[in-house]
Order: sequence, then structure tokens, then C-alpha cells
Amino acid sequence: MNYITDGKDSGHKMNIQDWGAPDWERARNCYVYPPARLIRTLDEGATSFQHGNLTLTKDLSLIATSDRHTLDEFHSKLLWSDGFEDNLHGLLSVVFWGNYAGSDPTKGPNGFALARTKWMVEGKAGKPKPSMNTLEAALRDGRTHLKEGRLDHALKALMGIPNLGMSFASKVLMFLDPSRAVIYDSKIAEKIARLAQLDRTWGSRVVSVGLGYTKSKGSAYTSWCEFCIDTAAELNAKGSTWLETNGTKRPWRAVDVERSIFALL
DNA sequence: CCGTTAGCGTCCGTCCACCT
DNA sequence: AGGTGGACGGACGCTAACGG
Repeated sequence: MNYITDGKDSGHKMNIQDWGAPDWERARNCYVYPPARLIRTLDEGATSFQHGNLTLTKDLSLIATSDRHTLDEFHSKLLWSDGFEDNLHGLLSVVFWGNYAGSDPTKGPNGFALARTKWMVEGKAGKPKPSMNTLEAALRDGRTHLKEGRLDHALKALMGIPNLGMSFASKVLMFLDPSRAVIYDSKIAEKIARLAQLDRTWGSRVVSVGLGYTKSKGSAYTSWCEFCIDTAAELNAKGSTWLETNGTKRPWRAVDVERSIFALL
């Protein structure tokens, strides 16, 4: 049996086929991505972002306690709200969160985070301003497809938002329904490609995250989500739980399986 | 000689131009 | 069609060079 031998991953089995509940639990505890977000503010001095009535500022206060539960609920509530302003707030906060740290969260903040967040409503320099109507419709369609179980169509709908590729469209889906939708970004793509070398059945999940939506991206994404959904169900059936930083026991969601793999491998 | 600052490399996802 | 390579954006942190 092969084991991961480099750095902090030392001692983990290389092939997740060989993982039992303790391996998943241990891996889940290695997930350290910082819970940064954007919150509404009245203090114009602290303003990081302004659009219409929406005045947002960076909030890093959840990082000290690693409170990702609050972050997940915060984004879910905003993205499912009936008000477009909340939806937009949710989208922007997810983009900020996803850009806050690089792939190695210990390396400190990524300077792009706020600029990229602003691109979502202001567009990149020299590029047309994104239409808020397009954005609103894409979010609505994405939610409908997700509710009705069409993960590929949901991904396609969200990738219709300018500056939202597969990486961030899947991040939005993840916050909309962490029990069924997971992230597929370049880092996850690397890990999936590595798993496909060990196990040929993973080949259909391998895809590059660049450029627009294609059917192969849609089916790779669906298959990847299904793996995470199924693994979470198996772990829950065994009575397994993972521990939040504050010690709270939580049942497995699809996203917890994805976060385990993101943290290791 | 030490405190400050200027300058430069780093980070990664998206999109465009150009391929097969 | 679908895939590849390169440019872009901009705060942050490190290092080099500067000034007192």
C-alpha cells in the first residue's frame, strides 16, 4: 500500500480507495482554508466595496476561531434569499472568500481578492460592464437546476456569469447546497488527475477548468459531486462524524468529503 | 547603524488569440 | 468543436537600497 510521505500529509494512504472512516476524519481536520467574507457596513471609511445600496467591507473575524459553520450558513442564506441584493452580496462574498488565500492557505492573503470581487459588477478594465439582469437570471436558473438535481445544468447556468468560470461557479453551488454540490477548481483538478492515475475509473472525472462550459465539464462535475455525496452517505451510515475546530461533531456532507481531499493528497 | 521606504516577484482564474 | 499558451490584475511581503 502506498502512503503520502511528504510534509504534513505524512502517513496518509495515497489511494482514497483504501481510506476508512478514521482516514477521512483525520483528513477533514486538516482543512484550513480561512473563512474570510464580505459583510454590510455603514462606516464609509471601512468601505471595501460599493454598488447601489450595497456597501460591503472585509470581515476577517471568523478566521480567529476558524468558524466555517457560520460562513457556510451566511453564504447559503444570502444566495437563497428572494432579494437580488442579498444574492449579489452572497456572490461577491463567495468570490472574495475564494480569492482570499491562495492554494496554500498558510502563505497569506492573495492581493487579487478584492479586485476580482469588483470585476463581478464593474468588469475588468477595458471590458464591458456585466449586466445585473444576466447575473440575476443566471443565479435564479442555477438555483432551479440545483433544486431539481441537475448539477451539470446548474454549473452551466452559473458559468454564464462573466468572470465566473468553473472554479467559482462550483464554489457558488457548494455554498447553495453543501450536501450535494462541491468545488471543482484547478487544485481539485490536480488531485482528481492524480487519483485517475491510481484508478482508471476516475478518468471520466478529469477535466481542465479553463474556458467555458462544455458537456464533458458538466458530466465530470456531476460525477465528482456524486462521489462526494456517496462517500458522505457511507461515512454517515457507519456513524462517523468529523470535528469542527470548536469541538462540535458534524455529520458528513458532500463538501466535507471534498474538503478532506482538498486538504490532503 | 538602524529604521524606513521603494521596487519587484508572487499568487490564480478567466479570457483572448491561436492552434489542432 | 475543443484544447493550449499567455496576458492580465493589484495588494502584500520580502529584499535592497536609501536617508538621517
